[in-house]
Amino acid sequence: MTSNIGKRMSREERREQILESALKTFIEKGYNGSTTMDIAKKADISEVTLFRYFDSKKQIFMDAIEPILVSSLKESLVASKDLETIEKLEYILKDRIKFISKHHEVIKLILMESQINPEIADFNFINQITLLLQDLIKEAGIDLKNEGIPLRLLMGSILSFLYLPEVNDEEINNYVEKLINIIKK
Amino acid sequence: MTSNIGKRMSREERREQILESALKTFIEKGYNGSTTMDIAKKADISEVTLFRYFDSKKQIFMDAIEPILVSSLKESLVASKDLETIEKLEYILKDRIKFISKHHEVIKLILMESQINPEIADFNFINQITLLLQDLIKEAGIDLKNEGIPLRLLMGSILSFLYLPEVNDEEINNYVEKLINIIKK
DNA sequence: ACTATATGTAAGTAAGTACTTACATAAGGA
DNA sequence: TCCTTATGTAAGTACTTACTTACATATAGT
Repeated sequence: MTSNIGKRMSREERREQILESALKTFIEKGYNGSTTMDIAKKADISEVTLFRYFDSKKQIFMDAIEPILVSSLKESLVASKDLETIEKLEYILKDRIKFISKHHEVIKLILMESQINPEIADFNFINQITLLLQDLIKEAGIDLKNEGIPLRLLMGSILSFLYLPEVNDEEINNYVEKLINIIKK
Repeated sequence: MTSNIGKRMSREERREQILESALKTFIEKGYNGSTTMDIAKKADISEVTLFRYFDSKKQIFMDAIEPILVSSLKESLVASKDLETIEKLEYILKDRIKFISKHHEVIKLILMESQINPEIADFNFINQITLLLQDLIKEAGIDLKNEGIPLRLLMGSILSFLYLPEVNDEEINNYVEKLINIIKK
């Protein structure tokens, strides 16, 4: 071996480190553009070691995106139960947009692969967000007969934070407050 | 030859037909996920014929997306010169969103490949749209110090028509009119 | 009828790629 | 000290894929 110093890790640590490296690689090159060798190099291990931790490239991909995929669709229930409905919408929106803004690279990866990878398409990512937003709109008592304009404004806002993500929490709070004011009417 | 009947085309026709088939393939599978064989099969020709028309897969891709790429960034100058600035914004927005909604698949493909393909990233697609919108906002005299909220509303709206594209022209007109009313203040 | 053009089939090349097998070695805990 | 565990190198397998070469054939226009 050449320089194996400081490379040894516990199985758990290594697994997590591989998934991190894999995610970075997939974000840079997409699923089909990433090779298992790319991922191994980024994790600074050999390709053989990589396959000692995962059965296939597909499995690596799934395990890598899973935490974000799950978290991004999970409503932030914490502390939102006590709020009035319109305030709940505001709270959840702020919380979710902060999350999306923070993880915009991974979420764009998921959106990307949704178009071309049947297994990812099955998650119906956009569809699930749409349903979630429709629920919130209904719950907040905002006119749904308004030809879907509130829904489109909300979805558009979320997407804008994916593609124009350079913002801090203050700016997000500010934007959402003004957006809620617009939608309330 | 087995069944060559009705397959012969003029060079121009065949070229266009290959580009159409290629675009469909790329939309379905992405650039890296599409093989030249896939494209040839969709065009109902042999792979050899395909390479008689194009030098490389990359060239096919570029030639296939080019018309949409160019058109989507071109302001619709027609008849927009005589309009007042706020009406110009409304007119252009309606026109561009109709275009985007109509070609949402190709534009999503471009956005997708922008993330992973350096040559496509060079087009700075999102950046160019941002600049275009900023110009229009400025020209329309809409408060730019408003922390970029109008810009984000416009960009978000455009993106929403990429991901929630099932609309007709009436709905787009209606949405844009209400959006302009919101932004005007 | 002749000729340019469009297309096909067959076959191959060179490179890449997911994943495997076999064997060696060093580190860490018991 | 022993043994489990993490990791490496070397080599290979089976498959895919962009792109080429060579040769044959049918069609359309002149």
